[in-house]
Order: sequence, then structure tokens, then C-alpha cells
Amino acid sequence: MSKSPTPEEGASEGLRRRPTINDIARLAGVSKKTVSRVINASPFVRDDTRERIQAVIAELGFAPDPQARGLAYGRAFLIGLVYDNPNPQYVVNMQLGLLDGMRNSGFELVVHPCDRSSPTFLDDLRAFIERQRLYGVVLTPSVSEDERAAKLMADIGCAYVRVASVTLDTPDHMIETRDRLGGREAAAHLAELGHTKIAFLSGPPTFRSSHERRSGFEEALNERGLSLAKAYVAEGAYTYESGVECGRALLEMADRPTAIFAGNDEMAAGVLQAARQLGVRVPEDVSVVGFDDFQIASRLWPTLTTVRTPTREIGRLAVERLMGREDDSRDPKSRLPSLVVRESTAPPAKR
Amino acid sequence: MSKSPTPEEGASEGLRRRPTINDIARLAGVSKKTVSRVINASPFVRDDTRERIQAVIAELGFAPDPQARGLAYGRAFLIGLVYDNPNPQYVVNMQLGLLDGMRNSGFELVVHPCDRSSPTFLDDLRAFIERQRLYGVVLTPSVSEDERAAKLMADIGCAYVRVASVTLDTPDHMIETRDRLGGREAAAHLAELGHTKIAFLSGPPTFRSSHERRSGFEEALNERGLSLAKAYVAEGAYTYESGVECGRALLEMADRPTAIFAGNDEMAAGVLQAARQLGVRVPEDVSVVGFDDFQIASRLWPTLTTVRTPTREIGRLAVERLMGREDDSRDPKSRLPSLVVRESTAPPAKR
DNA sequence: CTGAAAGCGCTTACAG
DNA sequence: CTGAAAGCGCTTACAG
Repeated sequence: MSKSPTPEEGASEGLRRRPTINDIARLAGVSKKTVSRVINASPFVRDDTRERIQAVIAELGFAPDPQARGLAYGRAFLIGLVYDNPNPQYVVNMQLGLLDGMRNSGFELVVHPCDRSSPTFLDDLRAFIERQRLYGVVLTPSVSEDERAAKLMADIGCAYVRVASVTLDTPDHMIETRDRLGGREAAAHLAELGHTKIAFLSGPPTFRSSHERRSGFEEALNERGLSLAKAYVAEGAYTYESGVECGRALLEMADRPTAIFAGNDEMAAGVLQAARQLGVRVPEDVSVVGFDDFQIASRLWPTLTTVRTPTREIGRLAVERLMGREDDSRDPKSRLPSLVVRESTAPPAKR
Repeated sequence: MSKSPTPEEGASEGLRRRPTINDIARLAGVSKKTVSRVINASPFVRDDTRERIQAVIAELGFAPDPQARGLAYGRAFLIGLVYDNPNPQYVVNMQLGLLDGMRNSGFELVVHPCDRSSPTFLDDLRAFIERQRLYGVVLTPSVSEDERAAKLMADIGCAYVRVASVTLDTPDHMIETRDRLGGREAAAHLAELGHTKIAFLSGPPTFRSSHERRSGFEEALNERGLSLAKAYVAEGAYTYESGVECGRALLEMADRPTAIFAGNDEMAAGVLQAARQLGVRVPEDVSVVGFDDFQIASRLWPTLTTVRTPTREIGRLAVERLMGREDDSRDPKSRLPSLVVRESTAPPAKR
């Protein structure tokens, strides 16, 4: 019953071998197969046997060796993050979310940045998974939207969850970020402020989120009797530079908009820069709304009103779904986009 | 000699078992121990034997299973990144550098964000390493400066490399970032522009880099007959907010400096914000230099002159040292800090 | 509900 | 320079 080391154990202090399944079996007076059943939460163990084994496990601080388990199981206790989003904050938040969900699970996180346009994209991805026989992977936008990648996972029998703004797969393979709702929030905010001449700066058409953010935005404008004029829609590339360029084009129009909703914060930062160069005041002359709520949003001047995306929370959900350990006790609202109002939006100037 | 599947192999296409060391041994007509020697680059194999085995390995596309190797070897083929730098760009760049160095090595990267001030910091770190029996870890600032962490690595026999701005350990455990040289570059630039009333905005004293950046800066000023007045030294916290606050204090002085060197880009961004609030023009009234060259430096207005730190390159070096596979063929300058001149610096106004 | 046997794919001693 | 044996710490069939 004591946890203090016996003389024998104490002999080679420090280098004490860590306990194995055999130690547990011997001390609990069962076979190692039964210990294995307890480790793997098999229902075919009598309650008192299970309790006895669990007590020994706790006393020795036993944790099964993931390498040995993995070798026998044919699959490593590793989960991969596959990403191509160039924004570091997105990547780090996503990693933190995955780690949140994997805590005390015995799994570890390995990362795989990739490039969909590379000729070796699929081969690299396959090698990444097969090399260590990953248990499963989480795919994030835009690589999550790539059907070739999803098909590869299915072909090689690797578990996967895709994080995306729309439903692209069966529920067990999907976490939706509901970007459409974020677009709606932006529209509601600008409409409430009294704007009517409203522009949209889109991301590239190859990203599903570009479409989702726009259609949510347009939909909610329409519901309020407003509309998005063709001339007020510009297509950017989710980059700062494209934000500057498109922002300038919109702000140089003879009948310029009084509000611009940019598809992400990077482009919104570009619009602020364009406004500064043109001598257009924000928010007095034009209101600007972004999407993401990355750190830059609160570093800009004026600080940026934007739609916050709960990336970390989404990451946790994705990995929980992958491991089949979903926790339904949390507030479902925490996984939805939400508006953060700062200084870059105000009612339109009186004419 | 053909790589096309024989009828027998082709039977269960797609699910074809991947080749093992036994397959290689059988086809090469040697024992699996000898194949193992080739895999592990043992010198005790006759050249013709080695070549024969390597040919078979290449033909079958064999790669040894890291789990099985790890189990027998007592150590996983995984390398951990332990970090507590809150800047996402630093983290992502460091990860990319580690992955650069690990390419084709058979190792995979696992990540461990941590918090030195947590009461469970050391226990968490130990669990992270022992759970999967990591091969080794790379520690980055500021956790790399923590002697408790280094001692833990030594105690549990885990290989490690510390990335830090100064020499804290033996060469096999260190990659130095030479921040002092970066400070010197900033000083040389401001001196050449003709500044004499020069201020320094320091990071927190608990970070070695704060001291290194300052002393390099001061040293190079002194060499040019300039000095850093006590009144012109402020202590920040490497955060944007501290940059705003200290920037304001410096810019509100009766005899305000004509140039400010901030210890990192975050604080430099804060100084620009303070200048804007006070109506002080940059660079006309005051020049500002940062440190890091993160993305924000080129998004600010004016764009920021700063010292670029080659984080990705440093990461590659660190992991190569850890694996004992250093490549000395690269330009040694690529690992040193270097000045990037942009819009935020100019000669001081004529009086 | 429990266990003895065989095996996962490698490496470490130990021989020769 | 090469190999047969034993073992790393688990799990998967297969019995009972």
C-alpha cells in the first residue's frame, strides 16, 4: 500500500525502469491480456477485477507504451494536422485547439504544412501518413476542400476530419465553421448603422469560404431590403496587397460605398491602407469590417470591427470527432462566428 | 528486375502489405540483422553486400517501421518542439525550419507549447517527453533559458538543443541567435543617418535577448562616439501595449529623441501608434527601428525598418545538431541577424 | 469473463 | 564481416 520505494527498488534510483503491462498483471494477479482489456476499456471484465487492476495502475503510475501498442495495433498513436493556410495565427490557434482535445488521450500531434499546387502534394501527404502509420488526420482549409486529399485518406484507410465552411463530406468526417453566419452578422451590423451603399471584397473564388461569407452577407442584406450592387463587389486574393488594390478601386469610385466588408482581416488591413493613401477617413467616410479577428485587428488604426472565428474551439471539436470522444456539454454557440465591434465602423456621414 | 506486380502480389491490389525487413533479407539472401546494419549505416558490412541490399530496398520502396525500430531501440523517432514564445509567426517559422532539417530523416515533429509560470510546467514537460519516449527536443526562448528545463532533459536522458541569444550550455546543446549583432546593425544604421539623440526600448529583463539586443546596440553606438542616455532607455514587455506606453513616454519628453530602437516589432508597432496619437511624424520627426521582421513590419504605416532574424534557418540548424547531421556547406551569414531598411527611418530633421 | 500462444517489425547483446 | 536467438511491450486471434 505504500508508495515509498522498497530497498530493492531504491537501489538503482533515478534509472528505475518504468512499469510494463507485465508488472501490472503480476501485481494484480491476472494475465496481461486482462490488463490490456482494462487499458482498452473492454466491457468484458468483471467490475472487481477491473477495479483491482486500476488500483495497481494508479499506484505504479503505469501508462502503456504507445510504441508497443502502436506496433501491435498496426497504427501509431499520432494525429496529424495537414494545413496550407499561410496565416501563422490560424495555424497556431488550430494547433492549440487540437492539443486541447488530445489532452490525456495518449495521442500526440504531428504537423504537416503542404502546398496543393506542388506536383508532389499527394505523394508527400501519403508518405507523411504511411511513414509513421498515423491514426488519423485533421485537414483544414483550403486543403480540406481538396477532394483528391479526401479520396487519398479513404483509399489508404486513414481516419480523417475535414474542417471547412460548408458540408463536403459525411458528418463523421466534417466540422463546419459556418462562415455564412459570420457574413450575416457583418451585414446586420452595417445595416443597423444605417448604411445602404455597401461593398464586398471577396476572397479568391477557389476558396469555399469566399462564397460562404459573401452569400451570408448578401442574404442578410436582402432580408433587410438592401442589396449588394455588382459594381460594389471586388475580387481579392485574401492577401494584404489585394486588399490595398481592391480597396483603392472601390474608394476611387465616383459614387463610392460608405461601408466595405472585406472577406478577411488581411484584406481589411489593406483597405485601411488604401483609405489612408487616398485621404479617406475611417470610419467617418467609410466603415470597414473584416473577418477572422486575428491579432492584427486590434493593432490596426483604427482598430478593426471584425467577425471572430473560434479557430481553437473548432480544432478541439475536430480532433474530438476524430478520436470519437466528443464532449457535448459545451455551449454550442462557442463554435459559431461572432461579431466584434471596434473603431472602424460608424453610421454613414449625413449627406 | 521488374517493378510491375506479379500475379500473386496483384491479387489483393491496394491492400498490398508493405515490405518488412524480412522481405528484404529474403530477397537479398542475407539475415535480417545484416539488413538492419545497412539501415543503421553500420560500417561492418561488405560493400557488395551493402549494395545488393540497397538495391532490393530501393526496388521495393522499403522504409523501416519507426514504431518497431522505436520499440526495440527504446526511443521513438520523434522530435519535440518546446516553446513559449507567444508570437505565432515565430512558432510557425521555427516549425518550418525544424521540418526542413528533418526532411527524409525518418523523424517526425511533435509540438509542446508550455508556460514556465505554471506549477505543472516541469511535470507536463517530463510527461510530454516520456509518454512517447521522444528522441530529443528543441527548446526555444524563453523556455530555452530555463535551467530547470535543461536539467530535466539531462536527468531523464533526453537529447536536447537550446536556441538562445547567448551561450548557455555546451556547443552540442546550443544554437546561438547572436542577437547582439542585430543590435549593432540597428545602431550602425541610425548613426549613419546622423542621429545623436537615440533611445532604446527594452524587452523585459527576464529575457536574455533584451540584454543582448541592448548591449550590441550600445556597444556599436559607443564605438561611433555616441552614447545611450539613461533617460532615453525605457523598459517594455515585448508587447504592443508596452510599446504604446513607453513610446508615448519617450515622445512626450521635452528634449525628445530623434530615433527609437525598439527591442522587437510588436513594441515598434506600439511606438508608431503612440507617435500617431501624439501627432509626431515618422520618420520626419522620429525614426523607428524594430527587431524580428515579422509580417507586421511590412503592414505598418510607414513600413518598418527592422532587424531580420532568420528563425527558419535557426530551426533547421537546431534540429540538425540534435540529429547529429549538420550540413556545413551553407553560407554562415544566412544564420545571422540582418538589417532590413524600410520607410520608418530617415536622417533627423535639420534644426 | 479470463488466459496461453503467437506475432507486430525491428534491435540489442552474444557468437563465430 | 555475418547470423541465430532473445526481447522491446503491447494486441490480435483463438480457446475455454
